[in-house]
Amino acid sequence: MATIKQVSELAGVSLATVSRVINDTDQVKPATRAKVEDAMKKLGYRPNFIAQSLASNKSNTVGYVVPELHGSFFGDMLSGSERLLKKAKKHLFIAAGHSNEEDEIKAIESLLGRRCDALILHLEAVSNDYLIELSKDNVDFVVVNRYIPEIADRCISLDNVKGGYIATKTLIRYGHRDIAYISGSLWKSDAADRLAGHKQALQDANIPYNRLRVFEGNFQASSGYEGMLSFLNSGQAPTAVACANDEMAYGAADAIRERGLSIPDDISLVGFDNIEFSRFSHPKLSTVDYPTRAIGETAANWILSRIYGQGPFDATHIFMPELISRDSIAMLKSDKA
Amino acid sequence: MATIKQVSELAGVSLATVSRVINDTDQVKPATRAKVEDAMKKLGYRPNFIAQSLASNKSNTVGYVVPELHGSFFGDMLSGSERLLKKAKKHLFIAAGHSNEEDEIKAIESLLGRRCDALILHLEAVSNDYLIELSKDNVDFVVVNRYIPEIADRCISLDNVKGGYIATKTLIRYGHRDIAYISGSLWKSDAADRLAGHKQALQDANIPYNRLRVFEGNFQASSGYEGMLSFLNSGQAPTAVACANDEMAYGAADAIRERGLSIPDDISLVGFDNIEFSRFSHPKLSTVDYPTRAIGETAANWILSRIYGQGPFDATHIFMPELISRDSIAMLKSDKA
DNA sequence: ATGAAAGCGCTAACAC
DNA sequence: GTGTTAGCGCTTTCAT
Repeated sequence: MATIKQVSELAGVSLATVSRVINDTDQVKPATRAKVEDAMKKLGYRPNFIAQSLASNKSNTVGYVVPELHGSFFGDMLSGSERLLKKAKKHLFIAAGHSNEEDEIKAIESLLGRRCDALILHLEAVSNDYLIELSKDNVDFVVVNRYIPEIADRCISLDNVKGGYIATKTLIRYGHRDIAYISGSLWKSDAADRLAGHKQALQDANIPYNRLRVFEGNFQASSGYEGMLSFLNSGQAPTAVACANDEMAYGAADAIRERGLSIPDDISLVGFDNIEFSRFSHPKLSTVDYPTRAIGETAANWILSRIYGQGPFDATHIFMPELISRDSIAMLKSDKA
Repeated sequence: MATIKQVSELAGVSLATVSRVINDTDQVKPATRAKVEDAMKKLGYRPNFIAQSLASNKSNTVGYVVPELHGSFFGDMLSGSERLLKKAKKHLFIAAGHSNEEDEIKAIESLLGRRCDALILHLEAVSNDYLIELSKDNVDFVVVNRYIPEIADRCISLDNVKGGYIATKTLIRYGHRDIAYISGSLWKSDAADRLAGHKQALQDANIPYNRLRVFEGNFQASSGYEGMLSFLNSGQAPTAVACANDEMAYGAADAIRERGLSIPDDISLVGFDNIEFSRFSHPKLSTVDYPTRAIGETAANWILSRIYGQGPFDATHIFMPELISRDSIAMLKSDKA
């Protein structure tokens, strides 16, 4: 691997000059520049990013911790950030936190050890306190998908409570009163928030809360299936069910059909997240939109503007969810009322 | 940020000793080790990965170029690699190639500049020749999802021709002869291979190839929709359609239903990839399984064994596709025969 | 078992 | 406009 030194020798100039043409930092005489560029080409020179970072004390890379790499949800979010960052010539270093505290902290440490200029943190297990401490620690980061009052300006999130609320509220508007809920793992703040919204909507409509109508799944389709089964086997099937994400809604739909029941005629269904797929499913799923891409972009812009001093300064940090109305919710049939 | 030097001073030992305890490389007297670890804790020391890499000339990180970050396909593959690499304490640096040559090459250069110990390359635009050159260039890499005879030992792929073949073959077994095909962008080798397999199956069954029964989509659901529409509008609807991926199959399904037609009673459908979702769709999609996770894992193992000298040495490089039989294919109804 | 010292490849003052 | 030089934080011989 050719070094800057070899280039400088071949070109007959000093190290500094080569560095100048690489970084396009100072004025360099065109003729000199040409000589250097020639030499670089001849040697197949490729800047050593590692050395650059060490010497300049910045890496031009931002670290991103996601819960998982698989599935489309996080990829979509990452993609939003990546496109913006790339435009600004910043790189993205991705690490997975695997939804457990040890790995999440390791991931953060590792990104910091790499001297990432800033971090985007999508965490599930780590405590708010840890993050609050981190913020005092002179490390630049944004938190995504979590709202922490003490560091609100660093948090970019969707109002999950409201999302849970409008999902159930919509079902209620369609006349439903026996509404079951399939939740995500409740130790995750977004799952808990969505459920809270559901309860609130019930309460606002004077529908008594029945804990047997809540199933704690894990955000995976199979748990939606199980959850639905448990409702179906309870003697009286609910007329509608709200799910904490689209995946589980599809699992639930599967169980409903297995019973020979139809969606939405027999049971109405509402999801959450609005994954790509939900526009093409059958029936098309009514669901709460999670602005994945926009949140990813906002996170990138936060960093671009605060840390690198470029790009727009987005003021919006809390996104308001909207219900995407499609074909999985129907008016409650009167014979069931 | 504390440095090794500060640690050494606080602990009253030399730089070298601190380095030893960090890397657990040489023997260090327990008492000394304790002093050092104490000092590290007190200072909140965190090894500077950048400096380590520069000094040791290895980064313990493998670079991974994917076409895109969004969608679930690449995420699943990455996830397979990540889990194995993580176990071996290697890190993953992910870059997106965005399906165009410039970005793909930039991504590779950038990963090399970071002194990644090895690369996993999932490319679409770059030529085989470029990769063959690269292999002579003393850089360690595996190619995923592409088969290049000259560097076959570095290629991990699915036999896409065979995949296309069995999809169509299955349709033929079910009595279909008017089989349409919705392809991916044909400049992508996997799309071209799958189509080739389709044609071969037709030929083997003495079904004349009709170019009007092939629509070139782009692997996105919406193009499947369009493609299906074009077949539907052609005067005579095909009795079955094979799609080059599941997403497009869902787009096609949407178009079929819009016409009031049913799957599989009126039109049979077969997909490709077997995305997570296809187990939960309605009807459940029959499709060719793409072993995403296994391929990701094999790529990781390739690197682990060849470059880092650890982990199993997988000999299998070409995966054989299987058809997952579900509910979207039906026997051709005799009145249509 | 531990220390001294020479780099790793580059940037960033500072001279000229 | 270009060269000199001192680091950046660490690993790694080579001594001791």
